[in-house]
Amino acid sequence: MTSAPRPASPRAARTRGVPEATVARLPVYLRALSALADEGVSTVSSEELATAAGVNSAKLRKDLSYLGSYGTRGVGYDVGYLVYQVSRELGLSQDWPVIIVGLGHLGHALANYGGFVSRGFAIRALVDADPDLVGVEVAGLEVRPIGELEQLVARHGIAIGVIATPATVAQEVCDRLVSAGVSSILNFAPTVLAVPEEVEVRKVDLSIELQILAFHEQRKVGAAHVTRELVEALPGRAAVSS
Amino acid sequence: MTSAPRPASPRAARTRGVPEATVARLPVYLRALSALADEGVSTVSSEELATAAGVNSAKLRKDLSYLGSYGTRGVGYDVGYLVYQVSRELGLSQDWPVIIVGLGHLGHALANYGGFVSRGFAIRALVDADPDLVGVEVAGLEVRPIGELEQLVARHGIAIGVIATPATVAQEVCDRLVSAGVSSILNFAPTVLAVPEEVEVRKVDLSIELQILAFHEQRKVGAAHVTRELVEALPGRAAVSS
DNA sequence: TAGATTGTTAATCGATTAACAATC
DNA sequence: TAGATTGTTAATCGATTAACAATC
Repeated sequence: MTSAPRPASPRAARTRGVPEATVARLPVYLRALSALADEGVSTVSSEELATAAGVNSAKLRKDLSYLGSYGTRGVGYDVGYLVYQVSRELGLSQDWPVIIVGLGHLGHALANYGGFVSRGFAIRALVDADPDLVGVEVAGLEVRPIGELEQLVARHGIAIGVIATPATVAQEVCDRLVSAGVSSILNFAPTVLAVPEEVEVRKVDLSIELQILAFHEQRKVGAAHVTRELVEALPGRAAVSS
Repeated sequence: MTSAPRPASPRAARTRGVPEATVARLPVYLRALSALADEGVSTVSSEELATAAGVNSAKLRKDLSYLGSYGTRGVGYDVGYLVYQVSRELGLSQDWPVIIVGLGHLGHALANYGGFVSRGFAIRALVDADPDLVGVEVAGLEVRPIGELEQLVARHGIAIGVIATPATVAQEVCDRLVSAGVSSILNFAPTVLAVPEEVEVRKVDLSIELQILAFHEQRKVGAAHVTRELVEALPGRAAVSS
């Protein structure tokens, strides 16, 4: 590495990377934009779009500014154009081939989930270790034996794997997916997966989400208690304003 | 309890609040701790537990320090005691009654998901708008008509609602849950829900997770391109170290 | 030109991390 | 006491937000 051809400023910004927090919100913006497009809305202000997406407008504008300057001052954003730009940034211009491993209740639900198929993804293979499930048709696709995992990944050029197996076999499945060439994994099994650092793992953990809710719920329920305890701990104090 | 209502330092810390990022990791620690307990491990260092949970040890210690000082310097943490403390902090000492609205593929999967039931939660009611589903038994519970939502919430003292309906009706379902007294909602429908600020909503959005993966996948695929472009843009340069 | 709204700056806030004193 | 490991400090990093100059 020597002198370095310094790239132009906006390119540099993109190269330096869109912040993770922003990336996580782009799909939300995209959904809101698609809804607006379906309603026939052609122009939207950052204020309106932010409301639809459930964020504040400063955050929205900052997020969009990482992609480029796609708005018009005094006017707003062209809905169709922004749909295109956000889709492109997210890599949804092409269809990503997906494999689902594990066709239990959850895998079954995922295979049938419209949102997967609708935009940017195509489920190309379903595999399961249970012989009773092999051969069954789910969402128009035949469930194949887990032994075919590698060849299915290769044949369909699959880059994204969805793990919907029991936790006990998730790491093994993950290892096989990775060595077959899958480099992005969506994990529904309640386990921490170990992967090489170039592999991206996202985790969806239903019981974790519930436990986070329980924490907040407890706080609400507890609030009355705590207040009462504090009041009782104050000798000669009649009440505390709430 | 006499004069000094001034809470001791750790209590004060707890009152000031556990950071959200920490709360989100506590369930992960709890799972790792439970696994260790099942293996008969009685003591664990922050280094070991951090590895099991997939975080670094400094973060783990900082997180645990918000709950109190439950470790022993030079020794580590007692697994059983820490399970108890983390569970208590998360509000899992009691069982939270849960209602699931929408018994399609996903709702069905959720009702049967072991992780929900296992610790701290009890699914008490299932409702659906589809007359064909009403009366069907799912996970040992009879699906009731959506019209009974309010009375089921009241009867079972339900505080946590899971929305697994189509996006089109999610807001309406949410409104009904909230006015029935539910104050924590786990939303699987791909919509932004509007709720009063005292209501906590968590969102699980399968297609958003996939889209985030697509973004990173695109970067990897694109990386070769970008590198090549840069190299070609450098006259007289042979190669760039990767 | 006047009004509207973006894109960006800079201040603030919260989360992460390395390092190490405290202490078992 | 010596070795080990926690709990905490402080530095750093990244994300959020209000405010406003740029500009349509």
